[in-house]
Amino acid sequence: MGNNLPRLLIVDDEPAIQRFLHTALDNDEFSLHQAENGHAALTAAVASKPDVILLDLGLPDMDGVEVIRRIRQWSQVPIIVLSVRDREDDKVKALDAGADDYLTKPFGVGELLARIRVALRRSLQQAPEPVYRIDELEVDLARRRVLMRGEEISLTPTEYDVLRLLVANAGKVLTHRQILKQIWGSAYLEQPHILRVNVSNLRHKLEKDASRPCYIVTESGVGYRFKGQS
Amino acid sequence: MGNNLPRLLIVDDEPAIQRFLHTALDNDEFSLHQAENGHAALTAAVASKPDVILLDLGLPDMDGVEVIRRIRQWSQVPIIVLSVRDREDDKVKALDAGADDYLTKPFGVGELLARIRVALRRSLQQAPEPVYRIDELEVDLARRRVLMRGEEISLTPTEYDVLRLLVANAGKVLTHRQILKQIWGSAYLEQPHILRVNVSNLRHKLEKDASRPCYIVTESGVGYRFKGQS
DNA sequence: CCCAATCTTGATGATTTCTTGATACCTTCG
DNA sequence: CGAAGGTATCAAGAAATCATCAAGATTGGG
Repeated sequence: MGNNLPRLLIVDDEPAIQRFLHTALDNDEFSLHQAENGHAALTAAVASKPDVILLDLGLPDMDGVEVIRRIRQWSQVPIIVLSVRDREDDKVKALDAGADDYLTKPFGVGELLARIRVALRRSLQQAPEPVYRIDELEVDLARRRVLMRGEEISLTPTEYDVLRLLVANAGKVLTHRQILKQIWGSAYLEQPHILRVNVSNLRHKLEKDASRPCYIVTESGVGYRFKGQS
Repeated sequence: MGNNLPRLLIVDDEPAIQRFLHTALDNDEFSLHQAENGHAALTAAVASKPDVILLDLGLPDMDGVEVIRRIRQWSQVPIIVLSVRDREDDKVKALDAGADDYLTKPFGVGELLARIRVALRRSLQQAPEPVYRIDELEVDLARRRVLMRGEEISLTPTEYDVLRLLVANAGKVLTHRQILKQIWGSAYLEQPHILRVNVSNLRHKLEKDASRPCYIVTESGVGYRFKGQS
């Protein structure tokens, strides 16, 4: 049966918490999924397309904040952090990394449910696909895949990062400095050469005629722009 | 002038809290507004068009939850509740009424700021971009694009700068010296030639008949003026 | 440790943009 | 009419920016 209950992904490695959350939430209101560590969480965030993620920061294999950051590279899904850490610094880091809410254990089930409803309220009213389709190009942020006329194109990590940034801001001009800061860090602000090489490589991989780019157009003296239709 | 700091509306009747929040938030990051009771809050929510509302539930004239409900009838502006009430029931009611977050006093300033950033992140990412529309000309600052009768016009960096300056002051006359100083720096104050060349180029790109300019008109002996719908 | 993929840097030629000078224009006023 | 002051346009050299190839450096996996 195609049930369309809101999908919750619970990321926690402690069986006790898992049981607690399952008891609290498993009442035919939600469809529950779970992951026990960071890598499983990243996989599940793609595979089970949750509407909300409940994330414990204390994972065995990687930092919870890093999990948030990785998910935010391709998805806007609401993330509610559940943590025993009550230090303000932890909260600030998680929220700034992209979390939507932060609950300190122990918390009441009623409050948790209410905050999940808040998150759902928002995620349901704006459901953006993490796949950009522009003309014959398809960029699937969740799967890190790029298709051109149906053909998969293999990009190096840096090339992919540059393309992702450009595509996510399709239509806008991104200055050299913006791109350099985002991808190479502030140390490279004055070094546009390395960006040019990567753009050139990207063009050779995905433009029909690299000398007449249709997608990644250069704005001389300013930066680059991914040209959507229009 | 048009400052574009995020606008915060603080709704609280206790002078002590007001002072605390002003101290915490008034550091040129936000533009602060305030209301001392529920009715003033509803008025201010309309009048000052805040990007985020910080709302104390304990108001003298009406219930805070009711304030939330009324605002939600017409606005999606993020509302962060700040309250001394720590009962779960209060939190659930406020959140279900439409609040986005609920902080129990006392809270850390860092956490408050982080939660404000979360709210702003969301409201800004779905904000429309500033676009100047004057007759058939469209200047999109975010995309750095210029459309004339729907046609995209490609400008060099200097041409774009000149046009942006003129359009931002549409209707007003800008003297040669003002424009030169702004774009080429004080060293070029006595060299209007370079400005004329650029204006000429601009006209050829965006006027129907460059010799009969409709948009960039010459104020002989003074400077140039961008002409809105006459 | 080695290999292969990737990243970074250097060199070179192509392209775009900027600046300047020459020249023609237009309007006003004597 | 003709001169004067401010203005417009064209074109060419100078300067800045950009694209590309390819050679070293680095990295990560086996």
